[in-house]
Amino acid sequence: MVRKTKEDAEITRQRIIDAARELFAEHGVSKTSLDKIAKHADVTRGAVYWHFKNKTELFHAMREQVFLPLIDRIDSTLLSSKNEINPLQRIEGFLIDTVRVLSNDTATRQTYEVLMAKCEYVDEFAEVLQQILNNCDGIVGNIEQVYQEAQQQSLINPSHSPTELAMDTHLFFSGLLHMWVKDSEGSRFRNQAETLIRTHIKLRKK
Amino acid sequence: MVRKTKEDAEITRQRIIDAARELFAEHGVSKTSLDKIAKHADVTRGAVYWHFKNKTELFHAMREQVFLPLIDRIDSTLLSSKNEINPLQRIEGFLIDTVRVLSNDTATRQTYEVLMAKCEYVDEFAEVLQQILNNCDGIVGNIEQVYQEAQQQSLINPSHSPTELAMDTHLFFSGLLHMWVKDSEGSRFRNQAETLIRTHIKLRKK
DNA sequence: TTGCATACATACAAGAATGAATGTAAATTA
DNA sequence: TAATTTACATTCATTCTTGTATGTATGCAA
Repeated sequence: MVRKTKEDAEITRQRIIDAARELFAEHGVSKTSLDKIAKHADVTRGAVYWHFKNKTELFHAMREQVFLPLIDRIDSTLLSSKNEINPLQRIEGFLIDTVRVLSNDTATRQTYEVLMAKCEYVDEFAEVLQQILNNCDGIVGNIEQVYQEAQQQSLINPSHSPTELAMDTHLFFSGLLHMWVKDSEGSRFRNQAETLIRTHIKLRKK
Repeated sequence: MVRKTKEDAEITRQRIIDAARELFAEHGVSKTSLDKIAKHADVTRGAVYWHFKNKTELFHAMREQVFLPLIDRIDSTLLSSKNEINPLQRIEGFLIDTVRVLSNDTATRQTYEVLMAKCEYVDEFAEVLQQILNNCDGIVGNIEQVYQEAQQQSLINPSHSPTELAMDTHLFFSGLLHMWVKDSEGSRFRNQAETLIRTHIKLRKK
């Protein structure tokens, strides 16, 4: 079969992204050739080059599919439910929710694996690192706001600044995600991630 | 020049490791060919293949050169000075010391960069991940012991278990190192790493 | 229904990169 | 000092990958 309708083309594009993600997660970005991706998606390299300029753009497309929903979740879980739930619970909820998404959604989990342990941040990919760092800044800022609320409600020890707490939480969670992803057996971190999060938040409570 | 004495050969071997580390840090492991490494070390691929079976073994050799000193430092900084310094200070000291090594020692810093952002943990490299995780287990265990001492000396809140504290500290530091390494400009984490560590420890104090 | 753009498939050229094979001169050993 | 390693250098064959160029059948618009 050749020429397809627009919807078919969109399906093909998504199939290529899916194939790329799966192979990236299995063999790493650099060892996955566009030909292997094409074959895994049941198309030829022609189709891949039609939809994406090169492997880098395909990588970016894969990343965006988890990055954009993350932004949404930050808004909905951390910020939007402003006054209803207590601030510390909102932070805890956001972190636990993130871990749950990783547990339940294979695509998201694979993408995180690729981003954190199966790609090399050099040359064209170096800019991705900057985007990730910028993204972190945003998250830390959001967490800081919520800690500020917590402080106004006297939920936490007043000697700790929201800035410090937010950064500490971010580093904790960053480390947790790295370990979670790398602990593929699940024995060390995956099974007890939620407990670790609750403990971390508990440490802040008055 | 051709055949060298044993000491010369050892120098050559080290030069190859150094060249590999520098190129790995600049262009990533997979995009660095053995030929480039050889040329950067002023030898040919023949020399590289003489000293190392392949790129993977060269990678392992590079890793060992920072891994073994780390083990030593855990013993000397965390454990050996048992009764002299207070436990929380020992943990804080170990973490700060680690960050200082990264700041001052280019080779160690480059190796960490490679290990954390410029290699892909797949296929032959997947086992390296397991080694890293095992290593983490050890470190967490050591930290836990020291927290136990701290608890016996009533330095920390008794409602927090040493196990929980140790894991939380490890995740915090793991995240910090990842961010430290990736924040090559230094603006976000490198400059304030020591402050972040002191804050983290401060959160535990009674 | 004609014509153009789309969504691919196929074919081609060129450049790495690897591993192994072979060459070689000096160091070491007997 | 002769024989044997050692410590590389050089060469070769093969595979993999990329980018591009070209072919082609179909959807869609006028």
